[in-house]
Amino acid sequence: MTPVAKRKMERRKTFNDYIAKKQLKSTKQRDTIFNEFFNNYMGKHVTVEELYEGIKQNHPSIGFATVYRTLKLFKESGIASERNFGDGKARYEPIRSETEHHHHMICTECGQIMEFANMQIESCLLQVAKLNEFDVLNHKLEIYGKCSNCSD
Amino acid sequence: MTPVAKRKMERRKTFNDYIAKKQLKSTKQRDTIFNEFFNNYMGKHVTVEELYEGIKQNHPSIGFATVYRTLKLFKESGIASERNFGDGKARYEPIRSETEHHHHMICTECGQIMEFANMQIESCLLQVAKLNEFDVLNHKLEIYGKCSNCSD
DNA sequence: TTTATTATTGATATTAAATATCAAAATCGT
DNA sequence: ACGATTTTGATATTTAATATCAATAATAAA
Ligand SMILES: [Mn+2]
Ligand SMILES: [Mn+2]
Ligand SMILES: [Zn+2]
Ligand SMILES: [Zn+2]
Repeated sequence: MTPVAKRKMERRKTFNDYIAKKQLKSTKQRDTIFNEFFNNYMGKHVTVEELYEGIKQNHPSIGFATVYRTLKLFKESGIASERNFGDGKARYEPIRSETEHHHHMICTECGQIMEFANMQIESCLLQVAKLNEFDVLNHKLEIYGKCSNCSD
Repeated sequence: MTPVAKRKMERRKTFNDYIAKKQLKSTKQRDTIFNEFFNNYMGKHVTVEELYEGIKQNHPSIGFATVYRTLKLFKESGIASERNFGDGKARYEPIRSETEHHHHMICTECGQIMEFANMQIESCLLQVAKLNEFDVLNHKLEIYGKCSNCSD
C-alpha cells in the first residue's frame, strides 16, 4: 500500500472514530463531502463556497449548510485545518499527516498560496512561549507579499 | 523633551502630512479621535466598537462611522496597525516607533494579549522568503494558548 | 469677509460570511 | 419494522464591515 493510500485509511478511521465517539451518524452526504474534499483538494486551501460549488456539479442535492457543517466536523475531528488569510473567508485544507505542520506565504497580487516549514522558527517560538510561561495550543505564521511571478 | 513626547509629535506630523498629501481636511472629530486613541490605548489592542464607546463618554456627538473611518486613516498613514486575532473583530493598536515590530500571544481563556519580538525568527523568515523569491510586504505570527494565570 | 468648492460627518442602509432555526427525512439500536 | 435521535436543506438571523447620502464643516478663491 502506498503512503498516500495508507494515510487515506487513517483519515477515514479518525473521522469514523470521531463520529462514533460523539454519537453522530454516518450519512451519504458526509461520505460524499469527505471524498470530494480529500480527493480533489489535497494541498489546496478551499473556501466553503468553492467546495460547495464543486460538489454541486455531481451532487446537486447537497446543501451549502451541510458542506459548511461537515467541514467544521473535519476540523473538529482533526483531519482538516481551518485557515484565514485575511480576505474574510475561512479556508479549509486537508491535514496530510499526523505530524505535519506548515505555514503560508500569500501573494497579495495573484492570491497564490505557498507553504513552508522551518524547524528553527518552531523552536524559537516554543522558547519564547516557555520564557513567558505560556502554554501553546497552536500558532500561525503568515507572510504576505508578492510571489516571483508577480514581482517582475 | 521625553522620548514619548517626541514620538507624540512625530506621529502628529506623520498624520498631518498624510492628510495634506491626500488633500483631506483637518476636523475636530479627527483630532478628538487621535487624542483619545493615542492617549488612552498605548500598548492596547482596541476594537472600533470599544474605542467608539470610550469616546462617546466625553464626545457623545461623534458617530461610530467616523471612528471607524478615522482608524482606517490612522492605519493608512502608518501610525496604527490593524490586527485580527480570530474573534472576527478588527483591532487597532498605536505604532510605538518607526522601527518597532512585534508579534502576539493570545490567551484563549482570558483574552489577554502578550507581545513579543524575536530577531532570530525575523531573520529565518526573511531567509525562507528569499529562498522562494518571495517579496515580503508584511507578516504576522500569532501564538494561541493559555497564559500563566489561566493554565493552573 | 463672503462665496464657491470640496471633503466630512452621522444616521442609516447594505453586504457578506457565519451561524441559527426548524420541519421533513434519514439513521440506527432494538 | 418501530421509535428515538440525528441530519438535512431551505431559509432566517446575526454581526462586522462597508456603502450611501443629505446636511454640515473646512478650505480656497474672490
Ligand atoms: Mn497549507
Ligand atoms: Mn501589539
Ligand atoms: Zn503572485
Ligand atoms: Zn489567560
